[in-house]
Amino acid sequence: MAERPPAGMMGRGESLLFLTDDQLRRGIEAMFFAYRGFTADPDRILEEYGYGRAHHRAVHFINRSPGTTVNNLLSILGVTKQSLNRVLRTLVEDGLVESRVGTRDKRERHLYLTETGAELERKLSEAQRSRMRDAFRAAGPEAVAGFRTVLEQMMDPELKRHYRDGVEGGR
Amino acid sequence: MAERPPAGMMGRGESLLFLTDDQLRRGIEAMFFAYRGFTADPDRILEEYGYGRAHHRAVHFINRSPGTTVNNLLSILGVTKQSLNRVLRTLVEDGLVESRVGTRDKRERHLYLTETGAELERKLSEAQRSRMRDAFRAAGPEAVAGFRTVLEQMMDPELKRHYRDGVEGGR
DNA sequence: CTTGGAAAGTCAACAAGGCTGACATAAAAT
DNA sequence: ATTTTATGTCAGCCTTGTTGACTTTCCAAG
Repeated sequence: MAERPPAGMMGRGESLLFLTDDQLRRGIEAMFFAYRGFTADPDRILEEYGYGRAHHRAVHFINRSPGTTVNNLLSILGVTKQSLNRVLRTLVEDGLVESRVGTRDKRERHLYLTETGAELERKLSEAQRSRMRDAFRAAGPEAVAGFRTVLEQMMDPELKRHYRDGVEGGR
Repeated sequence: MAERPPAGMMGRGESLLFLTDDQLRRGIEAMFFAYRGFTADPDRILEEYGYGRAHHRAVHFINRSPGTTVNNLLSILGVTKQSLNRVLRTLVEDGLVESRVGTRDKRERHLYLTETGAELERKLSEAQRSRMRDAFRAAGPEAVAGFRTVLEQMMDPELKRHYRDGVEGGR
């Protein structure tokens, strides 16, 4: 607060007003409020199942990369194996996820959604996509491109790798 | 998955390829990974203090609107008053927040940051702004405008109100 | 004026889902 | 043969969400 921008133009005709502390604070709050909206719909669905966001994340990334290993999921989600394991255990017990011992490397467990799991995934992602679609449509293609550019810049380089991996085609 | 876009053009020259399910999934994952980056720096600072994100949020919005009431904070943060109260109590005990009984309405508590509280707020928001600034600078003004447009569309209308309230000028 | 309800805040107890640490097992790698 | 890797499990802690019960304060209707 208090600190106002230099109140003038910048060096080379390029206005940098979008980088003032106040503009940045607006960006921060935009992230905060938008993320709430982003998770609101899935949260409601998850509640009916007695699951939480942790389950959603697991289901999402197993769906994205069927046959992924526990270790891979760990590095994507950035939680401890104990934490992930608790979630995975309930999903397997409830018959939403199947855990198959690896063929080449029998230490690994490869994870797949069952039909029931895929059904939940569809419900969740359809709700989330629906909101995203409305937002994208209202904002238009150029805004969407900017949205993605900024978000990509905001990621940790380590995580950006996982983001890029998620491109069409999968494995 | 499997469902490819109609693989052609749209009606009126406007390509809607940015609304395919796959593009939407990309947007969803962008939000997920970017939010992690967004909170990473403050999280590290908070850890030194033994605080969590809930403390960060409280400190942020008290700084944005000094003298705000607990109730107002509740509607912004969207948690129960019991949950907020616990966080607020530790902040008051630790001398980062001052809680003054309302003069007109003695049921209300008005919240202010102490000098110590303002100091923590500066550390947190400088870290967060720094990352946001780098991302904004790398992405450019147009991308930033798009970023904000999309995020704003993604908010619940109720929350969008609070976002708009946060505009320069405050009260 | 009194009384009843609503509003703001506090206390207690519980659950989800993070975390660390210690340990077990099997398989792969050296 | 030994070490490393991948996974799983148990125990226990912390933050931060929840609900329920309670107090204090305010206000409005009788």
